[in-house]
Amino acid sequence: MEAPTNLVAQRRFKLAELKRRGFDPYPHRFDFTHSITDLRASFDRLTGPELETRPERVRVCGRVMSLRPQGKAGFLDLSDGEQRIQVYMRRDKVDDASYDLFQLLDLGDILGAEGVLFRTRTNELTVLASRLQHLSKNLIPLPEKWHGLTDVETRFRQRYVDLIVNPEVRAVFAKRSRIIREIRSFLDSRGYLEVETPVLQAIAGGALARPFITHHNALDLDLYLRIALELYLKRLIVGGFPRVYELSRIFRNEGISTQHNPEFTMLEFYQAYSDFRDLMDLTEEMITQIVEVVTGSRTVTYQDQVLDFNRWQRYSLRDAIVRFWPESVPAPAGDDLKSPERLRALARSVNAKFELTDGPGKLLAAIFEEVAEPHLIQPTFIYDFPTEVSPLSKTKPDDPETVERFELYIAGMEVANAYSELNDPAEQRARFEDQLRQRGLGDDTAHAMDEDYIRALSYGMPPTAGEGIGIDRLTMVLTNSRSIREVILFPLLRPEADTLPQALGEVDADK
RNA sequence: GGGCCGUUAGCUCAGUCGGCAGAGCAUCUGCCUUUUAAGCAGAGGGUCGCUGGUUCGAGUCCAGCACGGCUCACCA
Repeated sequence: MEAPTNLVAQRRFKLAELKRRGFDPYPHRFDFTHSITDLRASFDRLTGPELETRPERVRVCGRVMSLRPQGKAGFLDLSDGEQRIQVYMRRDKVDDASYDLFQLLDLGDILGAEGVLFRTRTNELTVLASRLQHLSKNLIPLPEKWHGLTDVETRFRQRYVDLIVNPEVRAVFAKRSRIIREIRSFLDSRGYLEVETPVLQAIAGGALARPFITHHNALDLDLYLRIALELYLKRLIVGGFPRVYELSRIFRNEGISTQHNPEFTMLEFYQAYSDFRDLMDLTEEMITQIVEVVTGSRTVTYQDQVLDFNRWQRYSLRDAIVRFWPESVPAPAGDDLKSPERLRALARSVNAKFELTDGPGKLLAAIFEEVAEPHLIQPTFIYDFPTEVSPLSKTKPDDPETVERFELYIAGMEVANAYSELNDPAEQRARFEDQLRQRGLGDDTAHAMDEDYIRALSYGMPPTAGEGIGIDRLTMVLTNSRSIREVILFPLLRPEADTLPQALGEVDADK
């Protein structure tokens, strides 16, 4: 049979040839002595003469990333995803089966190699193979070795390929895992209990956002995917756990952008007998520690900025508006940030978007987002938010229009949101009712009434502070990623066109 | 959802004024026992995203559609 020209068909041909010669194309295991990363850690420092004096016999396995045949010998590179090791095969050092296998190898195959370590003339640490074992077949050719895979759509749809050929992508997700591990360790060491609460909820509460709707068949019940972790975690504070956290996925039925994916990962933690000031200090400590552990420094380059986590800033929302007010527009005077008429005029003057039904709180928030948010590059806490946009927060003792709440901004992105939790059930009911009025005015992100939550508060919830941290955005900052899709393994994309089954059929068709 | 941009070989990309579909890597054949973007000689490989239109002739011009990127809107 002639070798076919189509690349996939060529590889299927080689797979059949492997079978024909008695190789198991998909064996069950390989008994390795070192991962490639471990191997390098152990032997990178040994010289050629040292390796000759004390011969080291190893079995390693990984994906063939480079093949350099050279007559009756040849080199190949095996990768474990992180590191590579060179393997040298020569006719007079291996058995016939291993030699045949080498002739049939393709880039991308998974291979096991046994042999002794040595250094080549160019001083490269190398396994001199005595035996090669085929472990799995690559049927779809990998992207090119030099330019790699750059097509963004393919990188996201086939993240597995992205991870095989782009080590820096792998590094991003290793960092993400490290961030999450540090968060858990930080909270665990402070007496927090990690808990899991429902994803499927009859009332999607705890945030101002539109939910996804789903359906339970047996109960014939429409349910929502959660938009926040908040309300169930506070029920647990009522239940007597003084410190709880959940680090998990939430879902918001909103647009997709470089900073938004419909499902994203949120950390929420709640601490009884504390207020939002305690969490400001805690957040500064936690994030500084994560930054240092994950990046090795307290200064981080993000795009063309240097973020300095030695110098955290704190402004009230009103101060931030005044401080970052554009020079070209007349600045607000003393009481301007209080009257709805003046606020509307100011919002118009800076092109902030608002509805005519918006009260002073919403107007203030809209002005803040337009005027100040883009300037909040360095780690900055903004505190004292309008009650109108904070239906679950406790008001300040001397000002019912303002709540004890802060948001953390880094690189112009909102990364965290925290407040002293409102625990007065009567006031909570009134706030929900106000939200229902806003919903009636057309705001479909306004909060729904949650009677069970009010009932829980009625049993008595200790004074509590709670916070949410957007893990994806924090990861963006620490991996210098411009798009949230770069830090989510499988970001949401429209389904692939119907060309996929054909491509697969080509691969699957057995012979 | 709006605006702008993109889609050509497995991958990365050229393709002039509308006139035979190109390169590098990868693949295949031959040679090559310390190479490493190995080398030398030769060869094969295309639904130019899809559907229409204009034209003697369309990868190229026009329209619609699909998918993606950036951006605006929405949000965290």
